[in-house]
Amino acid sequence: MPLPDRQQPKFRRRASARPDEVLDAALDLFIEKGFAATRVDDVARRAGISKGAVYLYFPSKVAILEGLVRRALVPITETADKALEQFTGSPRDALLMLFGLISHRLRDPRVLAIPKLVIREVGGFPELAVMYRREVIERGMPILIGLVQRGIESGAFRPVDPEMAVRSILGPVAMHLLLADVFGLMPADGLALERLVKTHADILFSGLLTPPKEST
Amino acid sequence: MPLPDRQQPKFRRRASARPDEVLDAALDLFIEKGFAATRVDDVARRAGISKGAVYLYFPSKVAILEGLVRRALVPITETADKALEQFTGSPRDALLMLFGLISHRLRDPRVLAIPKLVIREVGGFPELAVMYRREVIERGMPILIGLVQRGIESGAFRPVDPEMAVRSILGPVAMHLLLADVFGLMPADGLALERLVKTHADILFSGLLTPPKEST
Amino acid sequence: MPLPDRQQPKFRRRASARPDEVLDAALDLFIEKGFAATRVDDVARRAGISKGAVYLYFPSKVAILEGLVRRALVPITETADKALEQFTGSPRDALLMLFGLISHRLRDPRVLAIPKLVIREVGGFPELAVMYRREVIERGMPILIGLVQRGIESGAFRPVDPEMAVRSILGPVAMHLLLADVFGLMPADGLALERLVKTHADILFSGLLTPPKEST
Amino acid sequence: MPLPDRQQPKFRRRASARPDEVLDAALDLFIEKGFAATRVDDVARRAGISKGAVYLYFPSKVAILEGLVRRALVPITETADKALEQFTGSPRDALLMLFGLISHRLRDPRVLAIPKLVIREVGGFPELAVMYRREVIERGMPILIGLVQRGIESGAFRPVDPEMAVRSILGPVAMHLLLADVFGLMPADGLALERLVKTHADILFSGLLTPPKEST
DNA sequence: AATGAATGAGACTTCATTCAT
DNA sequence: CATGAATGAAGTCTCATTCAT
Repeated sequence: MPLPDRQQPKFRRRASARPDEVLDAALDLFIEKGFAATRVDDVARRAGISKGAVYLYFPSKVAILEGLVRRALVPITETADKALEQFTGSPRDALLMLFGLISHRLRDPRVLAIPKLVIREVGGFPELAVMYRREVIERGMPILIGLVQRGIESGAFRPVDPEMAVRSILGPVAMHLLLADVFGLMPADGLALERLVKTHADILFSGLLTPPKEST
Repeated sequence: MPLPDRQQPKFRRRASARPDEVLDAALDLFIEKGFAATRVDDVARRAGISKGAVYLYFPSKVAILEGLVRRALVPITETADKALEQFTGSPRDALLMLFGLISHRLRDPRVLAIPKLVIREVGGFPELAVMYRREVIERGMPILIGLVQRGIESGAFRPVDPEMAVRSILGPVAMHLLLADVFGLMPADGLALERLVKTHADILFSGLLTPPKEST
Repeated sequence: MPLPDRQQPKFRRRASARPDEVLDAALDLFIEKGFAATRVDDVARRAGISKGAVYLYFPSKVAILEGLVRRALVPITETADKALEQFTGSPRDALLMLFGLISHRLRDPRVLAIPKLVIREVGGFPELAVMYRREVIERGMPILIGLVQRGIESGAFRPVDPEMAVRSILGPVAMHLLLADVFGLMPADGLALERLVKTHADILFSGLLTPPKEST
Repeated sequence: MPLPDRQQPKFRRRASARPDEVLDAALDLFIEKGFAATRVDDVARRAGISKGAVYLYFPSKVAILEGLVRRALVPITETADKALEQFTGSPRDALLMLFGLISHRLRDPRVLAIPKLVIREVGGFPELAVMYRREVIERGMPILIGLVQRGIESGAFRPVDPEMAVRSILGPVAMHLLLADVFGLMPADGLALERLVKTHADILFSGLLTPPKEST
């Protein structure tokens, strides 16, 4: 009688990290196939639990999506707050540091995934947009706008429309990621974020035009 | 020869216009609620026909989505080709003209809707990305890259990475639309595309930094 | 090639009596197994249609239950209204006619089924009780109470509490049906409604007690 | 002799009382929401124990229902047996006493609840009907039938069908409770059981009709 | 003895698609 | 051509029951 049948216990026991495991699984799948096309059962299976167990932690499918965004929001908010204090050098250096920060953060696919998910699903769940806007955008934009403004006041930056300038500052990064991710349009050398940042900072600071020949 | 049955097409917009009416209806709904959340019956109803009739023109629901993108691609391609020839002035003016063109085109919500739809649904239907990329991106990017390159060669532009520079050129516009549309984050004065373009062109050409005091 | 495969057309065509067929099927099953234990699929199958088709006629499972009660209410209401006019004879005869009417109606199992269903499911769907009460009870009780009252005023009936007397009048019939139907407690000779009515009318009119010896 | 461990059973109503507490909780909930709509977890929670513990005392959900009915049956049986001996006065007084007994017992909602529950759930669990019929009805009915029969034989009651007469005796009470409980149709003065019993006894004994003028 | 996390069958409901008319 | 009744597969969510702890 050789230990009848006990190899794989039918019931795994708590991990207490379960909700996070569910979110991890859901994130993968939502990104891969979209929210609507992902079945709760898929999420469960990838999390290694049963369909029913998912509902132990999240009352509905949307709740998973919300949980996902909410979880991603915390570190962003914290980062933003810390970044605020650190924006102490010259405006130029502050922007450079910001690019470094963003590049670094967005290199983690699970971080990048959240805004992509929000952009994609926001049509169906407007509260997602509200949440994201309140926590991320309305927290980050003033910081940047203020930075530009102080740059202008201090004479470091030329007088531009600060609100719109922020689009010029961040837009290229956003577009780069969009092109790479949505359309698979990558430069030959991979994501090439450094190249982007370098080129963009160059253009941003010095302009695209060759400066008019001076003196002589 | 009185062309028996076709005098007043006003009252009977028959056959040939139907597929387009279906696409129009679908576009509205896909934008509003997303592809998955839109029922074929909704599309039919908005197009003023029966559910069954939709299947007379499109073999499946995805076929509608594809048809939608395909239809939007033709004029873009044509526009791009024409634009190519017209990019004859100085590189600077060419870019300005491009911004004017883009601003004008994207002001039509039904034009803007297509890329938004593609971005949103591309995860579920990769062939959409391929189609869009082939028809739009890989046709437009070389034009822009070439433009930058020629600008550099002619000495009008400073020597930058042309491939990345294109992100700096278009990205801010993309980000502006994204913020406005996805997150409802509009400037107080509406879409303010002119303001954006003006500011962005200014930064793009002259840089953000105050030029160093020259000579004296 | 002998008529490839066409024996049983997959799609039956409308009968326009469909909703009623669904209600018939549902009534059987709800009575037999209760509302909760009956699957929509069972109803569909018994009605000879697909599960999905049920939802063509009723937006939800409860809607079927409501439809069932509503359908049963119409004839009852009409009957009650007609009966009202016909209560013209002596109060005694009016009651006898009433018993005849009730006996006759309740002999139809599909009529009897509705109050049984209401009694059973009312806990879960209070609106059912409201509906039934408003349409049946509050329409029928005043008629009976009025009848008793007029009987008393005319001197035909002894002075009793009319409201409670109605319980004495109808209660035995209700109990009889309850015993027979719920507990299978039938007299040896079947439902024996006539015997019940006869005995009950006798007791009701003349009392149970032997009248005290008069005269002498 | 300090009875070591049982001085204050107030604080530890252990083990032996548990099944009863489960039944109490279940009774409340089954009445309130029906058997099917009550979750085992609800029962457990109301009983103050865990869901798993319920299964320590009852092997399944139906077993709780059965246990409920079974528990209610014992005192009824005992009462009936005792009542049998006490039915010694005149048949008239015996009936009056019976009404008193019933009125008193049914005033306890937890007693009234059982037959209501049986009536409601009997369709789904026929064994319930069998149980109830065997323990309650087939034990009580003969007593009543016998009572009527002896009344007739002794000349106190007029010669009526005893089996049906029992419906006339008990039916009004049943109907009264049904109306009040299922349809919320109460007299203005509450349950008014006394008024019912008084009126009913009056009609039952003396009949509804005014006795024909005697003598002359 | 007791817990409660976990399972998994199954319920209701939706909707793309088909096809008799 | 056109309709819309009908299908049936699939998806979300519930809950009785089990069992490791």
